[in-house]
Amino acid sequence: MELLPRKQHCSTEQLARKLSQHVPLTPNELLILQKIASDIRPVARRRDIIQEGKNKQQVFFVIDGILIRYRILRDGRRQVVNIVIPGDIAGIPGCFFDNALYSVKTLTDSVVAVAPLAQLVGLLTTQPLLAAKIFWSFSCDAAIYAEHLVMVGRRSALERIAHFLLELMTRLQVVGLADGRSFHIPLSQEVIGDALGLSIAYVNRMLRQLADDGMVVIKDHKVVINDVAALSALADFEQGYLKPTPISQYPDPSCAGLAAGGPKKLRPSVPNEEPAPYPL
Amino acid sequence: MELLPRKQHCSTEQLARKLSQHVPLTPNELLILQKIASDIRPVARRRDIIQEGKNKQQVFFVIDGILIRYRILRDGRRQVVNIVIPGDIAGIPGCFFDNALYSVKTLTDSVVAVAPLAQLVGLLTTQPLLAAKIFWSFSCDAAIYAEHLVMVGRRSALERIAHFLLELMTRLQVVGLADGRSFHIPLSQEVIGDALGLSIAYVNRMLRQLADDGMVVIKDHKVVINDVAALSALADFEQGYLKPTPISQYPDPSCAGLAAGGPKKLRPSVPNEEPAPYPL
DNA sequence: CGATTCGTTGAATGATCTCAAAATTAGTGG
DNA sequence: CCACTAATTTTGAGATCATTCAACGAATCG
Repeated sequence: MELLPRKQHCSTEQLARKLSQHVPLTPNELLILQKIASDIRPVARRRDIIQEGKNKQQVFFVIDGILIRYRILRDGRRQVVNIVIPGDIAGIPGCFFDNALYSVKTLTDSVVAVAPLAQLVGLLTTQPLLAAKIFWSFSCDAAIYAEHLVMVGRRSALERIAHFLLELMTRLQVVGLADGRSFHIPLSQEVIGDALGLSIAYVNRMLRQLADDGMVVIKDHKVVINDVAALSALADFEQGYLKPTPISQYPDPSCAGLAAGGPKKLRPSVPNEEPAPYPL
Repeated sequence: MELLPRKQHCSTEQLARKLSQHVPLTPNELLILQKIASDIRPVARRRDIIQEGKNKQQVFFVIDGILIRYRILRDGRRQVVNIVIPGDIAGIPGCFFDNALYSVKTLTDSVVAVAPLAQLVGLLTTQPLLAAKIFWSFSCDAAIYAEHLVMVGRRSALERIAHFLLELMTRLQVVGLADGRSFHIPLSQEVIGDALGLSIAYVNRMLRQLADDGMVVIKDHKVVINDVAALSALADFEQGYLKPTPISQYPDPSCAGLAAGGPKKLRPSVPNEEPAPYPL
């Protein structure tokens, strides 16, 4: 298959890298992915590739660049729902709905591959296993959102910012776009504020505090975390939620055992004590 | 298959109802689901069925009762990540990780079906299409979390509470547990506060305000929304994100068309104007 | 009935926002 | 490469939303 130019091969490199975290991909699956993601296009920065309320039934494989997924609320305020980086698929899960729930905009000049959603859905019948692997990966994204919820709901502004930067760095590391303590993306204070539900002014003050404490410096579109340990402690950050267990580690029970076995009796119910786990 | 007692049949009724929203299930798939969810057990209220940091490799099909998924932070505060209702599967996506990310606790006496995670994962190979459908459903949950993020990040306390109640009602309606304006579950102000990142005292004040305005009354474990329209306007609530497009509506391109087609040329790049969508 | 849990309220405090304006930097066109 | 414009960062002061703490009444559980 060396007919595919190198450019092709690179297009799904980071996606494959991410998916393989969860589930090894077969060479054939890799090939199919590459074919689906073969309609490659550059996008200038500051462009919406998906607009809320419209439904183009397309998904975008992000090959290069940084994007944000966001919504503008009635009062004009913006909530950034997440930062989209290479290897991510944009348009999910918005494309599941009649209208896109969020807009997606490039922050930098980017390169994406466009595919009709139907092609991805088609995998359900033609390549159900691959489809399941992709959806498995999407499911894991829910964990990230849940973590954002905790971050925004129950943490101080300083902690939120710390956590935000650490998570972003960890995600970038997975796709090889960050080293152990820094990464290079243009992260304006406005974007940070819109992601964390904070005002620009306050983000600025907190960022300054982090800088004064020697923990983080943002300069020239580059974020350098000088003291990862201290920042992690401050943010109560543990990256476990970004690193799911590979599927392959599960013993495969091959539903055979399921066929037999009628209805089982209820176990005796559990007394109503306070802080005791359910004995299973 | 009338060998299965009625109790059996009911066990997956609400799950099937929810899954069928997205994708019709075949009778055979329904049967497999029922078999997986056949280990039915009652759980008294206020019990943890999943504890953060442990990994029992199990999933729980919620048949009856109300539960919460939550985490306790270092400082002792609690973040409720979501309300778990019949038809939901608890343990996802926590089970994807080495350790559960969240605990799940019953709010009321409940009934759940326990299944080894491996059995669900086994579907990937034995019933990949069913597995994909289930994971598709999980993916949609990400939309709900994203919406929570918007809710917590960019809304006033009053709006958050309004939105929270409306979403919960809508989700309950899907599984037939709420009528057009009310539902019956024991929702303490503490739970609401922990879900929305608000203090109990403030939840109380805002709830009182909603009551004084004649919009919502919570009494005797029953939530009655007197003016759904007004509350929806207040919360800027549109339930689209809870109602995904069924998969069946997509034209199935049957990846056949994919086989052909070499690399495509890059389209001309787009000039860097400000607020213009990407022309696709 | 006794013990928790849950709801209600007030006053003081604090975190974060808004508004406004200046200083700085980056981007654009000639 | 310069000049200009737009975008971003920085800073201050006052306003506000929401919290904390503390206390009490009401409801619920066993």
